[in-house]
Amino acid sequence: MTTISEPGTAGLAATEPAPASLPGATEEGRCCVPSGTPAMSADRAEELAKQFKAVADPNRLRLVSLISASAANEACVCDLTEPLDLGQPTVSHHLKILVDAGILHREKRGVWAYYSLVPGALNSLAGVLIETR
Amino acid sequence: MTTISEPGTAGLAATEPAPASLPGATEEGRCCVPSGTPAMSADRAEELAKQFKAVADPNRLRLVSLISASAANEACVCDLTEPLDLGQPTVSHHLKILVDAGILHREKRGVWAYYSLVPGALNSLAGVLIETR
DNA sequence: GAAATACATCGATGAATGTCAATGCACAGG
DNA sequence: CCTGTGCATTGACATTCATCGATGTATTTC
Repeated sequence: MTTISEPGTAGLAATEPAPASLPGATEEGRCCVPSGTPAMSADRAEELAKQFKAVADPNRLRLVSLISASAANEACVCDLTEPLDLGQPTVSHHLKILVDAGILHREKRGVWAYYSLVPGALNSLAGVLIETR
Repeated sequence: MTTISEPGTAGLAATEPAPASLPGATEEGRCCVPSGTPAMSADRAEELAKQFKAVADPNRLRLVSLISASAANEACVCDLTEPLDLGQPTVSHHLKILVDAGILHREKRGVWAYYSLVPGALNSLAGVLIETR
């Protein structure tokens, strides 16, 4: 289980060390100063994009909603296919994406697979957005 | 802490009125109670997914990061193409997606187009995630 | 062991998406 | 008016993605 998001939450603002060298980019007449401040690193952007992608699907949003609104904060696949009007393989596929992104937790009990929210996952994602307001 | 969300807060939890009629779905032996609580409506899910999709791309995340970290909290396209190592049409395309999602604001001044964050947009998106922790 | 159930995985297909080169458009300067 | 600059739009292409049917796997029940 390595699905915990990185501590040290950094917003969308600058996070990584500066590229520090922009060869030949100072003599042209520019519209506004490039601000020198480095952007988020490409790696960090890729990592965050994967998590946001997991949530950026209407059916996966409804899955998370269903699970979080469920009685014991968990739900099995059989209870999720009907409300979404999707086939069982499709629901399983979406759930896997959410698990791989560290948003959902999967626990097999008997024949059933129970999915629940990973405690701090959504909060962590939200933090990325908030610190950039 | 059974703080089940009541109508009022609108996170990923239930938001829309219940479908109220599930013909023939009560007699089968189920693994867990379907919880009766309605999920987020399909329309709302679609709307939110569009916003998350806009942020769920590494280059667009870096764009938002660059703009938010910029001097006057705004940037023109010419300053965004180089750090991302993308062509100008591609950057324009990404910026349009962010504008259409209501995350960025576009203002044309002279020959340049200045992009800035829409004040509450990211906070609002973050709120959707937080209220579902 | 055989049958049934709940779920995952595989393979295929149509749709959506990211990227670029080429082009168009608006504005500024000569 | 003509030229150059900054940006948007178009069309094309390759990749990714969402969905489904078919099949595989694990577990319970008989």
